[in-house]
Amino acid sequence: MAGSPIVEARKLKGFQDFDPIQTATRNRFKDIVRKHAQLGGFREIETPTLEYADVLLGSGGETDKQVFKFLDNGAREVALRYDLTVPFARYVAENQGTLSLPFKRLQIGNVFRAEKPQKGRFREFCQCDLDIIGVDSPEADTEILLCLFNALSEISPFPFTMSLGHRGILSSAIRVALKPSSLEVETEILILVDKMDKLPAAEVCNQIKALPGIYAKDAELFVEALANQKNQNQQQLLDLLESDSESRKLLESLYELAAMVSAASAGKNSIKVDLSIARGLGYYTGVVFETRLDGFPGFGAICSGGRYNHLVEKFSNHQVAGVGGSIGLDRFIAKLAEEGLLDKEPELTAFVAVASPAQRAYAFSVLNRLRAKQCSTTISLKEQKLGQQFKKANSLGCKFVVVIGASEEAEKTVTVKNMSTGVELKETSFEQMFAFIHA
RNA sequence: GUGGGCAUGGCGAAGCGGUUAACGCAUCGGAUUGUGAUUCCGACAUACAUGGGUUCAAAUCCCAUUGUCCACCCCA
Repeated sequence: MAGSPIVEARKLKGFQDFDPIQTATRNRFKDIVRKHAQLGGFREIETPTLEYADVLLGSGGETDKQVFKFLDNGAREVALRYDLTVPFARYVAENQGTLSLPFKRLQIGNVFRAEKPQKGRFREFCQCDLDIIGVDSPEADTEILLCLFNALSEISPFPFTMSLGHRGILSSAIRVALKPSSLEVETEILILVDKMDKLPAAEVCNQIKALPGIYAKDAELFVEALANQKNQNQQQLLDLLESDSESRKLLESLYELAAMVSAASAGKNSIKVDLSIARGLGYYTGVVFETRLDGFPGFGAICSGGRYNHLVEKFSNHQVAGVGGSIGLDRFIAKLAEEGLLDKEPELTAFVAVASPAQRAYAFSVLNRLRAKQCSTTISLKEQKLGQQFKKANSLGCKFVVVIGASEEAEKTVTVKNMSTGVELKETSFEQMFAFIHA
C-alpha cells in the first residue's frame, strides 16, 4: 500500500473486540444456555441482523429513537435489530401455518442500540433469548422463567435475584388504591413506582401525594404495601386488591409462579414478586421480570423479559400470545471482567521442539500423532534454538515438551519432558510417551 | 438527548510552568554451539488525545474539538 495514507485503527464507540479469553468465556456461556434450552425442548433459530425499518419501528416511543437505521444501497429504509423479540414476532407471522404452536424458541445473537455507551451498556451486544409463542398460560410463563433461571444459575458466580411484576396488576392496583383522576396521573404514578429501587419509599410516597387528586392516606397505604411485599409480605397487597377479584387472582397466580420456580431450583439465587417492576413502556402486557446481581444493585439488569400478547398482531390478523426473556451476555461478561473472573488461559498439552530443520518432517509426524491422541499440541512456527523453544513452550503453558533431534529421528523415538516436575524421558517409545503424558 | 469527571508509550502509572518525561507490566533479543519458568544485560526507533491560545518557557494554565467514564433517561 505504498503511497496511500495510513488509516487510523479505531472502532465505533459502544462496539467491542473480544480477545481469545473473552471469546472463550462467551462461547462457554452460550453453550450453557443452549444446553438448558435443549433440555427444555426449545428449538434454536436465527434471523437476519438487518430488517426493514418499519418491521422494527413503532412498537414503543422511547425505543424507536435508539434504533440504528439508514438507507441501504438500494435506498431502502433498513434498521439493525434492536432486540430478538420483534424480529421473532415477524418470523412467527411469516411462518404461520408451518409452525406448530405453541412453539418454544431459542435465539442467540447480537442486537444494536444507538444509545450512549456506559459501563455494561454497549451499542452492539449479545442476547440469549428464550420465547414461547402461541399460548397464554402460567405454564408457559413458568417454563420461560425456570429455564432462564437455571441457565443463569449455572453461568453466574454471583448470586442473583429475579423480580417478578405484572403490568396489569400494577395498573389496577394503582386504580383501586389511588383512584387517579386521569390517565396522565396514572402514568405518572407508574413512572414513580418504577423508581422505587432508586428512590427511598418515603420520597416516592411524597411525590405521589403531590399529584392532583390523590389522598395522602391512600398514597401511604399503597407505597407501604409495595414496600412490604419486597420483604415477602404479601397480605397488604392482596388486601389492597380486595375489590378487584380479577387482579387478586392474577396476583395469587404470580406468587404461585414465583413459588414454583423457587421450589424447582434450590440454591443461592432467588425469585420473588415485586409489583414495582414496571419495565417502561414497550410491548409487554402481563408478567414482566428483571434479574439483578445481589452484590451489585446499581448494575443494570442482566436478564429480563415478559409477556407480550399483541406483538404478532403488528404483522398478522391473528392474535398469537407470547412470553419470553433475554440474558444480556455481554453486560454480564463486562461485570465478570471487572471482577477479574474471566476464564483462564487454556493450557496446551504438548510443545514439539525441533533441534534442527533437518528433523522438521519427523517432528510434524510426531505432532500429528499427539493430536490424534487428543493432545492439544503446537510447534515452533519458525527456526529457533532449543532454549527459545522451551521459553515459548513455557509461556504458552504447555505441560510437556517433546524434543526431536537427529538421534530421535534415527531411532524413531522421542524425548519428552514434564515442564512442571522437570522429569524427562530420553529417547523413549511413543507408547511410553503417551503413558507419561496421560499419567 | 441532558448534566459532570478524566485524557502521558501495547497496558498500568509518576510528574502539575523550565526534567535526557521516571518507574512497573507485557513484548523481543542476548548471557560457551540439544533444555524453559529464577537472575543479569540490552531493545522498544517522532508517549504527554487533537487544534488553537497565554507565557521568554507548557505534558503541566485557558478555550474548543474528539474520545472515554459516571449520573439522568431508557435499557441487556
